Amino acid sequence: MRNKKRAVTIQNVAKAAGVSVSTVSRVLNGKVDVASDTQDRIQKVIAKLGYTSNLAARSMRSHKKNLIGLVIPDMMPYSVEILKGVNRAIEESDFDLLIYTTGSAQKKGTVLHEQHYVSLLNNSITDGAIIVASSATEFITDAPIVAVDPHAVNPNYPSVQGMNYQGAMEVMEYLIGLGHRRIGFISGRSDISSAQRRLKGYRDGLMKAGIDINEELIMPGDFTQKTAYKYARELLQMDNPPTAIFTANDQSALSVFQAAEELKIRIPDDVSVVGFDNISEARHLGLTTVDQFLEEMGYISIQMLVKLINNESLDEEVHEMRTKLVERTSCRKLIQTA
Amino acid sequence: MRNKKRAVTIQNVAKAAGVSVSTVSRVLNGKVDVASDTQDRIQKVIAKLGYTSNLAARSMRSHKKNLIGLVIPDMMPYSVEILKGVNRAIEESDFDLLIYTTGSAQKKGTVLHEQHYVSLLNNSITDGAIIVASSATEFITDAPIVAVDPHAVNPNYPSVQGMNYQGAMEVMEYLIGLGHRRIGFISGRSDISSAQRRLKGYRDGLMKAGIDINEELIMPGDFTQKTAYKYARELLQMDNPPTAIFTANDQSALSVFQAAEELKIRIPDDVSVVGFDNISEARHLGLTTVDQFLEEMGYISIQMLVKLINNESLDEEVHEMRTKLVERTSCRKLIQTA
DNA sequence: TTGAAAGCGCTAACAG
DNA sequence: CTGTTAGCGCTTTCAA
Repeated sequence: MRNKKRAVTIQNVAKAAGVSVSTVSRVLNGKVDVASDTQDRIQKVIAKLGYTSNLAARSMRSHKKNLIGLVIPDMMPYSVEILKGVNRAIEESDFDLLIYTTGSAQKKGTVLHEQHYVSLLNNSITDGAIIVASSATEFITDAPIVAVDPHAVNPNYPSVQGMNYQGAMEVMEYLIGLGHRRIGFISGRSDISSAQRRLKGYRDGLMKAGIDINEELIMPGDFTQKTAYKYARELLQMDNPPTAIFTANDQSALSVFQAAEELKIRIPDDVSVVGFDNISEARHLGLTTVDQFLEEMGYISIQMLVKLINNESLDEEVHEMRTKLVERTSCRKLIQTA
Repeated sequence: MRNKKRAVTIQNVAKAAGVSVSTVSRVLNGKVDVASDTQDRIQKVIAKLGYTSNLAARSMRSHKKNLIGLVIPDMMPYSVEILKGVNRAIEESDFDLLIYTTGSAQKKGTVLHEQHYVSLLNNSITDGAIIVASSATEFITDAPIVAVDPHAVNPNYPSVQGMNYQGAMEVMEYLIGLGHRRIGFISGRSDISSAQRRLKGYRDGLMKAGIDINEELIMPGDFTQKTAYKYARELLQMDNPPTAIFTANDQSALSVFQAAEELKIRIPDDVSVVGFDNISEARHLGLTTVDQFLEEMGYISIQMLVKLINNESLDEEVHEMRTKLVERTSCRKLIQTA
């Protein structure tokens, strides 16, 4: 059943072709100075033996690997969206993609381990790496890295971030434009800069419109549905509930619907809900989200990284994406109750 | 911005700690026979220098890498579902995960390249590999592999497959039980064994119930929404349209709804639709699918692979999953039109 | 145009 | 308990 044939090495190929390993290595790397008949012979042997050069050995000697690494914390919808964009960019490039995920939960998300993963990839088999949602502010690495949506406020490396503050401001302008005055907010993780900026956008949006900030309407949160659900209920059950709710991410917005459904509140008429981010799960429920947000971050990150690998300069070191929330989506009132 | 520090090697650590490389290697690999103060000193140096062992070099010498490889063709919903299950299993194991995707479209899906990717991972940095939707019937590899949903009918290696035939039979029994007699079918790619078996289940399901097979109701397909859409329209526009439609995958079932909507046919009352597979996109539209199908395949595949890596024997070499379509989901008539 | 030999960073005997 | 040594499979001088 399982093929326990010992993997074929460059030595085997050399012997079978009656040449030295260095000659095989030459044809492998497309060097020109090899007699064309020798070349043919070697190619045939390679094909017959099903030889593939050992990644580890090759990476150790040469420096071009045609491989981009990606470090993600998990396979949750958030990461998967980014992955899609990364994949799209990879398909347009010459590189292949190697995604690294840790199994063990206690290893996730610590600065030390992020450094570890980056080293693991970048100092050996990879030409550069993308790191998603990292907390580290600095990396020691041979090859370039680009961070997507880093937690740190002032990362010390190139990164792609959404325009969280502007996006949030636009959401507020939109909701206020609809006539809403009591707008609830469900926060994201307060240790993460994107969440902080979204909250700031909420506050400043109100201030700009000359509306007093009502701290009771600002709920904590951590980007999870579970927590958001709890606070959504609180908001909806207030004596004087908000007429609109803005959540720091779309997962949380889902919870608002869930809570509303259980409380028999009809969302389309009573509350406007807008969630940040763009997870397909949310989109499929008809949630208003920032169109293509995460996917595009992934896409752009690869393009930046490829530039760095090729030693081209970046237009801007920190690429801030426009969320274009209001322009791209209709921010319409929301939606069926599943 | 970018940290161009040369990566620190085991040599640097050894020198800084005033010991030999082998001693460093020993503490790195948790060998016991090292004086505890030496150990401490080395650990401190490692921490200070931010040393991470070179994956490539390490893989080349030792044989335990604690890394499982996964080869997938793309990041489409189908693959992503499997990924989720794989990730879940990885989290319960000691292994980390390395996912390999090739960028270039022309490289995808050929037997030669599948072998290439497997070699790339398995003969160097990985303890074993999962290969998704492979066409190859055999692999030359040092380390074990497990295939998820292979295209080949009789793969020469351990694999996880859905019970496509039984599942399809159950769908047919269910639909016939509802009183349907004219049941349409939209096929999957005819070169793929799972599609063939689903079609066979459709046919045999009818035969078993003593219903004549009407070839007009059997449409071709290729698992894509575009093609399915075309044939869904054909089915729905027949003079005597089917009262139910069974599609070889859930993506195709989505197309039936799309077509129905455009033709102003109300699905819930007029047609029952059941799609094979389990893509969350479909689930969110309320489509009846085989619950947890793909996710579970991914999950099981890792468990099998880990057993193989540890030289334990598999219960069955080919693990056929029960789809449990009828039991797990209600196969209820379907659903809102977005 | 080809081969021999050095060495990438690491681990695993083998000595001490 | 620790250091010395020999490669893993490959690429890359340097000679021939």
